[in-house]
Amino acid sequence: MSTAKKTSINNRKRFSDDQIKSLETTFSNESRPELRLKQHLANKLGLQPRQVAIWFQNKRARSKSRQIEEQYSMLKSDYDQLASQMETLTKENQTLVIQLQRLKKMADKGDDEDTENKNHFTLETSEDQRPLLEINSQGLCMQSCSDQNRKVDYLEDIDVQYMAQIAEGGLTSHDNGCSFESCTLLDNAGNSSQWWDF
DNA sequence: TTGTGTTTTATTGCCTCC
DNA sequence: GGAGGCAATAAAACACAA
Repeated sequence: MSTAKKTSINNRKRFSDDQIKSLETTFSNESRPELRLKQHLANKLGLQPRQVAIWFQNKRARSKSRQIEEQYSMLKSDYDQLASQMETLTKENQTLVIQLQRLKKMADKGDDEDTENKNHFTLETSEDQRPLLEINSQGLCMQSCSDQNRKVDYLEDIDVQYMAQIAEGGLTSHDNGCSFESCTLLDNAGNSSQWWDF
């Protein structure tokens, strides 16, 4: 170790509260002060200009790393929230798929039977058991959701992944003039429900 | 008291700008 | 090429549990 370094280390002292306060105040206005301001601060606080310059350098580094930590924390929080939503939606989606398959089977079975009671099925969410789809003697009904966006999400999931399967089966009837392609699936104009005839 | 982790002050080496 | 900034690092100062 050099003599200069030894001397420097032996003389090292933490800055006083007043010195820190003054430096912090200046930093809040100007994180990169000019040489003249640094010299002025050094004279005022009884420090070497070099010490003031180093203090600002270290302060900038600390400030930057704290900012990065905050950004990380915010991003992590957003990610956790989205992951949680994703998990919930995935579970709901799985439930809907199962129920849709069940409905399809029941609809296939019920083709020969035209009593109303036997042709009345509902598709519910897993969380609150609120009917989302309903099938009765009049056809397929989309119940209104309190949250229109969720309604759209559900229906898009069903549409993309499963309606094709259903169309291959017996649920869609082109004979009576209505298919999932030709009917308006979503009614954003505000109707509380919409019916398809089978 | 002491071991350990954190914070603060300072150095070093590299890079950019004028 | 010198001045100043930044990243990485060293080491003193400090906090605190055991």
